[in-house]
Amino acid sequence: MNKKDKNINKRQQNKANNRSLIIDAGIKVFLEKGISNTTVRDIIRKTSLASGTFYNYFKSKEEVLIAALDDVAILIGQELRDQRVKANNLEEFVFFQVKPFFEFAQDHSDIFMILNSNLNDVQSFNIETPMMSLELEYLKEDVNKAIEKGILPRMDVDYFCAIMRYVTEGLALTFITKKNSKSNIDEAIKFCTSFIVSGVKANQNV
Amino acid sequence: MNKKDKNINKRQQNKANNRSLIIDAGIKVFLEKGISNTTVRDIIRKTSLASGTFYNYFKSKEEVLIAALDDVAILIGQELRDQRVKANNLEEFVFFQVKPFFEFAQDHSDIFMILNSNLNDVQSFNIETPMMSLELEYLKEDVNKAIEKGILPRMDVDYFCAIMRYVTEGLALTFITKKNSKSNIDEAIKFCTSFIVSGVKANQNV
Amino acid sequence: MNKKDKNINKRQQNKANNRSLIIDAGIKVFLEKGISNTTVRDIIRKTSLASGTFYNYFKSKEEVLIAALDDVAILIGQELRDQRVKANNLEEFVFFQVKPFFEFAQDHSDIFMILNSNLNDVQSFNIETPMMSLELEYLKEDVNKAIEKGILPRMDVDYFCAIMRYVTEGLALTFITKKNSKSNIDEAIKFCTSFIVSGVKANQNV
Amino acid sequence: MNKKDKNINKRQQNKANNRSLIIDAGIKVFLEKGISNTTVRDIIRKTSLASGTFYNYFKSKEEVLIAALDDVAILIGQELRDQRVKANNLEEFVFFQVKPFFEFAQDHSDIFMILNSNLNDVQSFNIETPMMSLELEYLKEDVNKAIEKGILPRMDVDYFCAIMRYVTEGLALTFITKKNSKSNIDEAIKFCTSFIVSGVKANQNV
DNA sequence: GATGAATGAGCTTTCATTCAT
DNA sequence: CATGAATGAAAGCTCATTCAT
Repeated sequence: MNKKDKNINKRQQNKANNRSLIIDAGIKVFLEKGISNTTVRDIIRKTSLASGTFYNYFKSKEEVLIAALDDVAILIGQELRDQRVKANNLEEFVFFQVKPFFEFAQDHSDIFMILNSNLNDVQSFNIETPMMSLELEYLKEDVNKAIEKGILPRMDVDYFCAIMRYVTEGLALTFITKKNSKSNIDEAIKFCTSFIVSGVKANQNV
Repeated sequence: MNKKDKNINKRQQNKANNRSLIIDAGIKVFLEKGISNTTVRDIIRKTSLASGTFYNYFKSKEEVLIAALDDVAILIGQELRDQRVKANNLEEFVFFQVKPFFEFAQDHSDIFMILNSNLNDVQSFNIETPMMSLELEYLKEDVNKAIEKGILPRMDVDYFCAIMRYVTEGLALTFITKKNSKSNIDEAIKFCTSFIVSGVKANQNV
Repeated sequence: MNKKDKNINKRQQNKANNRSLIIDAGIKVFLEKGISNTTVRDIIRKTSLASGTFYNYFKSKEEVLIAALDDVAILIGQELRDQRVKANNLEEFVFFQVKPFFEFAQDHSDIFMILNSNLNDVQSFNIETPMMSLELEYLKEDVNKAIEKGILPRMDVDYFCAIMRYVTEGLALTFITKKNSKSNIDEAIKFCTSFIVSGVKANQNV
Repeated sequence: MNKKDKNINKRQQNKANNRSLIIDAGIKVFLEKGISNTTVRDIIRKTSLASGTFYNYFKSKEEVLIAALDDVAILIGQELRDQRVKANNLEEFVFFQVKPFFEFAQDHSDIFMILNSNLNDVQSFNIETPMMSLELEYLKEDVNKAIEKGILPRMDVDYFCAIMRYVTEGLALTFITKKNSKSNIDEAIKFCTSFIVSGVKANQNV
């Protein structure tokens, strides 16, 4: 490797590094102050970089958020969709949603907390997030298909999707904020799944 | 009624009217942009009033929000607490929470939507809201008492409260955003109650 | 006196009364906050009157100040001028200025303090005040005349006038702010006069 | 000097230059309108800079004033205190105060004029200024000590300090505003000193 | 590509003043 | 003439964004 190549390499490393610095700083500030109360200045102040440098990497704080979600949330959004089409029955359908969601919440709790506390802001720019993926349109479509196939029982799709979303999100949040974590993730997943399933079964005629 | 009284009356009417104009404008903007993205100017621009006039009525946008909640949210928060202590069993406990909450969501859907989308901001100034009341500390306390009395089954209180909160809020939101409202409120309440109750019963050993 | 006359009388009394209320309030606020930091609102808040009423009597806070000075300061300004032309020698010239000035400072200490602390502002609108009257142009003229007549010794007029002004004002201020007022006004006047006279005599050749 | 160094240098020069522009503009406006009537916008309007730029340098107009005083007023305040403790008799005590004060007034007449016209405002933020140093507390203390040591005659300390302050300030102001400056500074200092000294000597029994 | 000062739009807030009542 | 709400100009200040260096 000659000198020029080394320099180029160094530069690219530095570039990647600065990008990461900004994203990490962004996550911290988003958590502390919420998305809409965060300013570009807040983010850049948490780094050692100059304010102008920010704009070499991002156009706005929203782009920082999107970048923070990118690696993580996109993948998990896709996984949720991939998983649920493999389900053969109600139990599997629910479990295949709940399990990856809880794992995501545990492994990327910062991101999860930001999304959970700032749904309003997140919705205003159209990013695919797990929250969104669990939501209305995509899920509804798949649920309808599954009903047609006889995999899910006939029921009010809107309410079922709402249940899926809010129970899973709510319990996941409760799970990761529980300090006395004697409860482990498998139990939490099991409880969440079981709760939804039994609730649905007991109310099929609605 | 003499002339002076008429004058006073006209003025007071105008004052009350302007106050309402501002509150209504505030509700609209809060709904559109979220609380923290709303500026005083946004609100006043939605009225025909001058900027300075805003400060004759409110010190800040937060005061507008509080005024919008007043009468409504405060009372319903209290009612939720009053009702649940009257419950004699799980069904009643859940039903007594769900019913007034859905009714509030239906009757004051604007306020409900604002609260639902801006929980973060609402929490930062200490207002009693139904959301808050359904939440953590107060509810937990009452649930614990009810368990002691044998009214509620032994169960993980954190998860139960999470279920209560997220299922009720989520279904209420789904209920009021359903445009094709063939479903009526009583059915919605019944479904929500039944869902929670049967879920809890099927998972009592957790 | 018939009813109509009574009403008119009452109204005029009320009018005079409101005027006084505003002036008194103005003096208080000017003392507390200084002229330029005082707002019309500050003044009107100190009364029981409505803000609009202010403008039935005065166009601005400056007019309130002028009114506060009117009765008092104008007269004393005139007296200073009247007195000094009667002087037959240096001692009398100084004494005839110092005496009424100290008496004014004592009898109208509020006004005196306001003038003293806000010379800058007072100068910007052209009011005749004792401070101003002791000053430059008028005094200089009379001093020059007195020198021509042989009543005052030949000396630098600018410096003499400065001495007259600053010593008299400074000692008057010291006199009225001295809490342990064992010193009485006659002694203070005597000291001030004597100080100026002996200083001038010792430096006639300048 | 390489390119980077040049850049940095150019920027720092520009920064220093802008800072000076603002300070100079501030001094002008303070002189024209007085401190409390001056707004940040007044100052910035006197420059070619944008409003936001002001806040890159100063937090408030007061900081501009402090910056304008820096180096100059602080030092001279200290000098006044240092000098007077070296005095061996009344003449020296007075002379050691008057001389540096006149020199300061001559060399920094803008600053002197601002201080002189805005004592009220200057006092409200606690900056050491020569005016302050010539004033009440510090001076009084030193005068009392000097009397104990037999360096100054027994006399009313309040009146003596008032004389010191008002005569020196008043004559210094007169000196620098005299356009026909045939009078030189040494004569002015001599006159001022002599006036105070002879006045004090002639009135020792007060 | 990094820097950070300059910019100016836009926000919150106050206030003198007007004017319908 | 008294009232006090409405007005809008103008102040202080922040911030996203640009751009010379």
